[in-house]
Amino acid sequence: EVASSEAASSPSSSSPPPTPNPKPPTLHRCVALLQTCPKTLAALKQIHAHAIRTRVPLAHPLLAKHLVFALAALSPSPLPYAHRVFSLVPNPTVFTFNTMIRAYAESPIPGPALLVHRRMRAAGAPPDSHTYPFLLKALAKLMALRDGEKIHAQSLKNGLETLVFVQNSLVHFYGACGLFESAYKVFERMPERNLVTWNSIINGFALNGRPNEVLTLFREMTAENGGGGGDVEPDGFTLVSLLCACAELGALALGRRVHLYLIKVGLYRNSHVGNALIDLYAKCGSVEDAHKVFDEMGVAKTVVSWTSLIVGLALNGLGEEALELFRVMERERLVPTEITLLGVLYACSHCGLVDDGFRYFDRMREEYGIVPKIEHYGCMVDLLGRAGRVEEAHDYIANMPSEPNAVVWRTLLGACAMHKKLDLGEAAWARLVELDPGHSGDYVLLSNLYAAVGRWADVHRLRRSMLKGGVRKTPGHSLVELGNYVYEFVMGDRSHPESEKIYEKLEEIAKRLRLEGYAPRTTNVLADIEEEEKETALNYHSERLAIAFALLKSAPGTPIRIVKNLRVCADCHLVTKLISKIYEREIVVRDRSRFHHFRGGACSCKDYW
DNA sequence: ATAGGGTTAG
Repeated sequence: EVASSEAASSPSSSSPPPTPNPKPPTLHRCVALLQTCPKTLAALKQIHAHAIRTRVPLAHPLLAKHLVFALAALSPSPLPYAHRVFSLVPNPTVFTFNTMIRAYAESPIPGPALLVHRRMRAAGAPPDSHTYPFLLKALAKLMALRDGEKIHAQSLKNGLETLVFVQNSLVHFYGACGLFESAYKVFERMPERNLVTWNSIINGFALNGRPNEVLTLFREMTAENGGGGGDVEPDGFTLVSLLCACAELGALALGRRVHLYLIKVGLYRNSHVGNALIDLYAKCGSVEDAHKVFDEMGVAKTVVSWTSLIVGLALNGLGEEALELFRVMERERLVPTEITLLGVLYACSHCGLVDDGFRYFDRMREEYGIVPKIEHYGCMVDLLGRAGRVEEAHDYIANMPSEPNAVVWRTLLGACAMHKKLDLGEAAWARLVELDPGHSGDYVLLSNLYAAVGRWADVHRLRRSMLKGGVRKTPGHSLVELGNYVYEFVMGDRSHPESEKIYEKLEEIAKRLRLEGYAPRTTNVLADIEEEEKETALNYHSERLAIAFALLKSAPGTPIRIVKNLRVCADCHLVTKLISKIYEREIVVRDRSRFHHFRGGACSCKDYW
């Protein structure tokens, strides 16, 4: 390139009057150019070439500083290029190290940020106030817990830990790694907290399935506002986390209040907020509201909004509507993501549309160039398995290009339990024992399978090995929102102050059920082991307590919404159908995996779940 | 030049 430098600089000389001797370009001229030029790759390359031609030393830290910074600021950033420029500098400044770490932290491949930091340490360049926030962002993305803990320790030694920015980053980091207790420990000790601090800790709990802590912290945050401490007003980030927590709890009334607040403060135009609202309403079983938010989003609608509604419709048993929405999306020439397609396959599998599922799977690759991931293959296994084509589902697993994981085998085991396929079920179990031993849900599925084919000895053998292995079944609980509160019921719960009345109501329900010709099944063992501890009668399954309580406490004719952490057992499903008819109530139960809209003695899942 | 947000198969 050097040889051609004369020629390269000559094109301007072809134009008449040739300037006799242009001002000799200098390092500073290049730097000035880098700061003022249009921020495009082409412009930066041109300046880089110019620097080479005019023999500016490429190893000069000042040039590297500006060139690396400008390259890192591009999106997408040409990281290999930026890194090559960076590598040429023997003594980069802390600023340049930070720039490089940030570039990786914000890229899809944050791993090399660690290497840059290692080089920084080796070069004896001490970190400054910016280094750890960038580095922790990369480590949070990588969920590199050990490395992050080391950085935490270093920051305590060199004093950087006292900075709010570093503390915020640590809170975020621990939350992203799933260690919300550690996040909270850092949070607790912070003498100074700002909006980002609160958002980070609230999101940390929201990400890790702790919705109640989210609500508590939100209250604390807004209470502190009036008092002495901070000057924090919730923003869009805070409210998205809050809406997430409401969605998880199924707290529709609280979610609606948040919605009203959003309108009041003008945050409803924020597309992330809109998406969170769609998700909230869909996860609370209120499809009309989800649709309304979607329609009102206007230009704020993104592919995520479409995806959220597609998944939401599928979740609520409206697979046909989900697929119709996808067709509209295609007509509008929007480009679906791999998650959109996952939603579409999910819709097919929840509605038994096997052929549609295969068609979409093929189109996903052919038309959209999306490489199917294990999640997509998992959907296909579910699609076949649910439809009773269990052998085909097994062949599908055997032939899929990615290594089947525990979830895939669990899907097959579930299908085997549903369709009484003992041999394949035991084969799936054998793989699960290797891949994810001690998973209580797998014991439940296999036990159901044994019970379904009448192998009671095996049921008891499995039960014993479960006890011996210390495998604890997830206790079932149900949530129901009334007024401003979310009430939680566990199996056989007597802790509620109105326990007495609830159990009286259950008696009354049982009486009316018998009049309708319902007889509790004697093969309860199946249902029993499936979902709740077996000591207590089916009557006291957590959702029955919640339904009885809601019947007592809410106005006649109003819908009852229950959120359950496990799957509804067959007996409760039947009973809830009958209650919806006898008491003329719409009852919406959100299962571990789907919705059941009970109305007039029937369920939206068409008894297929 | 500093930190944070939504959708995902059982």
